[in-house]
Amino acid sequence: MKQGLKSLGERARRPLVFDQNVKITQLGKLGRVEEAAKVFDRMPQHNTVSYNSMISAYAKNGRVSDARHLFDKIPSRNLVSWNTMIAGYLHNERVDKACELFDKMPHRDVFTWTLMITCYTRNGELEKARELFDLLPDRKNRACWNAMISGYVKKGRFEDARKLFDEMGDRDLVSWNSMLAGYTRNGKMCLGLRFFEEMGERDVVSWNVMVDGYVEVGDLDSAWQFFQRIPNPNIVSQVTMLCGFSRNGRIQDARRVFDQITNKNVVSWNAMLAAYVQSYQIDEAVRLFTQMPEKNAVSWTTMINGYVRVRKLNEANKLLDSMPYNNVGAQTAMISGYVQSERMDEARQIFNKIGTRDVVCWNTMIAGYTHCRRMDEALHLFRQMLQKNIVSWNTMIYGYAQAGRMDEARKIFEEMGEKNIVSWNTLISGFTQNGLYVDALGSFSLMAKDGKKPDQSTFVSGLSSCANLAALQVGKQLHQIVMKSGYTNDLFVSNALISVYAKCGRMLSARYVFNDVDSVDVISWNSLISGYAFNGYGEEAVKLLQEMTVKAITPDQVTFVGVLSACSHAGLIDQGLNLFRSMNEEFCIEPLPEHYACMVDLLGRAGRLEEAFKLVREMKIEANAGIWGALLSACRIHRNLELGCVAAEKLSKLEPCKTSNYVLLSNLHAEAGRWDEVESMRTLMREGGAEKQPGCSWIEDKNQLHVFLSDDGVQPQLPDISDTLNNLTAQMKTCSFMPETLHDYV
DNA sequence: CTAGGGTTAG
Repeated sequence: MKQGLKSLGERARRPLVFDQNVKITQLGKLGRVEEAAKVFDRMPQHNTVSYNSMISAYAKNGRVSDARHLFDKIPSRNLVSWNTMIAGYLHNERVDKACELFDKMPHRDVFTWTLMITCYTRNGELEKARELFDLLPDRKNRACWNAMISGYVKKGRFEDARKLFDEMGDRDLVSWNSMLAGYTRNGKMCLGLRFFEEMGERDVVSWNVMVDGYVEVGDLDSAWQFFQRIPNPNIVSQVTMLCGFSRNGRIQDARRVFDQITNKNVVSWNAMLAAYVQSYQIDEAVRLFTQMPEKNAVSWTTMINGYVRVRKLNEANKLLDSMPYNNVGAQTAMISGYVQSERMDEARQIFNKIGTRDVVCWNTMIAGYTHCRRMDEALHLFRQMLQKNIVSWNTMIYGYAQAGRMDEARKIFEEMGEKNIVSWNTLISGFTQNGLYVDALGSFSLMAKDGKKPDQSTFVSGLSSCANLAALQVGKQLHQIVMKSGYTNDLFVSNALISVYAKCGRMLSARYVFNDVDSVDVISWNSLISGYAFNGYGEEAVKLLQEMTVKAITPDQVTFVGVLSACSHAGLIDQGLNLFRSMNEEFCIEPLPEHYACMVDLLGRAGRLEEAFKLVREMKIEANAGIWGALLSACRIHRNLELGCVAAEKLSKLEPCKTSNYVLLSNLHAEAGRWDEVESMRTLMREGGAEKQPGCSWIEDKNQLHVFLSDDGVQPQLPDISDTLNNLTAQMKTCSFMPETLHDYV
């Protein structure tokens, strides 16, 4: 009798437990985790499925530590419990924890394998994932294949994904959609469209992938057309389209899509909020933020970021203080706001308060210090980081490069493991910006050996190094690679190419590149003009200035430096004076010291020294070394000792260490026969701490760059070179080409 | 009850 009652009760209770387990699962999927927990707590009795359902509900809603806590309490765990917990870690970006559990599991099944393939690919360990995939027995199902294909797609290994897709026997819609995403993620929209049309069956995900692909490549018209053709668009379709409009500044259109969403969720609210934030409409953003029926961590982060963007840091901080929970994203946004305003102490205060910092947070703080040139503090933090990513390393390289500390930049670069294109570009442009052109070109070729293809940034750095070295052969080689890589239409690359040819005196080639650019800008014109100026084609440079004004391109300060120096080199005195006047009167450009230096040079070469001096005296700005230097060398040419002394006096204060100034003045004294002054110049030089900067030259031969420093003695062919030089000097003497007086201080 | 495809921020 007792026995019968018990079994009757059990039979009555079973469906109740079953129903409530289902309820927990449903609530979890709807994001109503609190209610799920209430149901779970009120249940008179739990079975393993109840535990598993609740673990899943926690994990799906970001509460991974609650999930783990429950997992540890299960009286009898089954395989599903383990799998659920691993999936929980995977979806909460804790791949390390997932792997830890995987290693401890007593048994594994096909669910476990599939989860682990995803774990490994997320971690970038594609080979490990593939190894596991290949080891799997015949029980391997479509989900395993799809996980592997999608892993390849997400890490940009399109070819591998396609190979697996072709090998796969019975593909389903998920396989097709994964592969379709492979096309659209790589911007291959034409091939993607063809693939889409080949699909026998499509669902709303297929359509959404297409819309997102068009949004990514900025083709909003196609995105919109596809969006409208979707048979049953869902909220993801709408949010994708909304973001497309928002990223292209079409806020009205974004709002229209948003208003059409009938079942708005927190993601769609966040997307609209981000749209206002990105277009700096902070008032609209605030209004939406207060209207939102539900907010999550993303909402708060977006709103704080909105205040940061419009530089309302106090408002941002107030909002951060009122945030009801910890959120590294929002705290990082705040740090980034302080960093942009160089308020490092306040940034550091926020940083110190954060309990668990993620990589982005550390990187933001380090970037702040590098931005403020506080490299030692940046390095200190960098060394404390336990989990660095490639951005952390690149930030350090960038910081040292900006601070002109290229030795340290190089050290960090060599210390890091896998480098990406940003790492290489940061190093190479660092070398270029710090005048280490040979190192820049050296790294350029090392990059190819590392298997990385140069992009616009690499080419610009490489080419501008060539321009500065006047390395024509290397420049031409880079030009070849530019054409092969398809960057001929890039404005920045083209401008750098123009500048290479211009600096190397190949004005025809420069012109050829210039003519090939679809729409040139003022920099293209400037490079061409200063090329003509530099190579002595004064009239050509002036003609170009007229041409560009006809084409309604407004010349800038750099244009006039080019044109005025062209006039000066070509002796176009009157034209130069007229242009100098028109620069201010017609084009409203205030003359810079560089322009005055050109004018002093122009008048000085023509022997109109008094006029030049008058111009300097009457300038509104302070004269710099370039201006006095131009005057001094003009005085040297025209032997005006008095004025020369005035210029030299100024220069000795502005550039006490520059030898060439002393040499000029000394030569001037020597020519006037004042040898006592020449002797006292030597003393002055030594006292002033002037040191002769070693002469430097270079030549290209057989694609090799040979650099010569005076007195370096390293050149193996030095005896030969000396012989040839002596020979040339002798020839010059017979042609009576020798300067009258030479004073050698070296 | 657990695995594979599409959306929001830093």
